Amino acid sequence: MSENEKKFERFAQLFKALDHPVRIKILYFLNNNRCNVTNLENILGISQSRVSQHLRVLRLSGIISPKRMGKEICYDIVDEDVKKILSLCFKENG
Amino acid sequence: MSENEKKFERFAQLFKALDHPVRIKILYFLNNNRCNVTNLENILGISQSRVSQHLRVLRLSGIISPKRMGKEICYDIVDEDVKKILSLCFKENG
DNA sequence: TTATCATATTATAAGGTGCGAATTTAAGAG
DNA sequence: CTCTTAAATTCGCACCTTATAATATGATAA
Repeated sequence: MSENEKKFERFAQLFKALDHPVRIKILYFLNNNRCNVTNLENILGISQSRVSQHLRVLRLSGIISPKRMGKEICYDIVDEDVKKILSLCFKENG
Repeated sequence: MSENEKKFERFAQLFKALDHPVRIKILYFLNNNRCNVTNLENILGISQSRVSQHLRVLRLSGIISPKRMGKEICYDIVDEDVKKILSLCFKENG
């Protein structure tokens, strides 16, 4: 049962990171488009600070991971559970 | 795109309801066991007030639905998306 | 080196959330 | 009706999150 307890904690943490529409939107765009912060800032129409703060939440939860490409920093989704959950959410029939 | 915006909002709301370990635990037991409040109180080892407050969050999000059975009130998971997400979470290999 | 672009962090204020304790509602039993 | 049990709600407090503005870091270019 303690194995399950860990699962409950882990998924609660994941869902906490997913509980904001901007963060879901960010993950949607990270799935389909290019991925640096300025891009997201323009696409989402929100301040750079907000984008960075939301990326930070996703990063600290282990959902995304940064890669520096010259001046820019690009983000990838690296958590497999989240990938599965997102593909569920963004399916056409839903 | 506005169709997507609605999805982002909706799933953010769902994930907010799922962002607490006690609520995930509740859903785990609603999947497998009997389902009234006193049962949950004993299984979880937390106060009746806390159980009711968490059930309220899940109910207001449309994830669970109450049915009165005599004195007791039993809860069912009624949201199909959440059912799918949970089956992902509680899968053995995970 | 300095200047600049890209990103991260910090500070603050407003609002939200979780919890325990106490109270209230609602349904059955007697 | 009253009593009891099941469940929901309210209140007060501590804590956490969010949005914004300001500041700091870090890499590149000149």
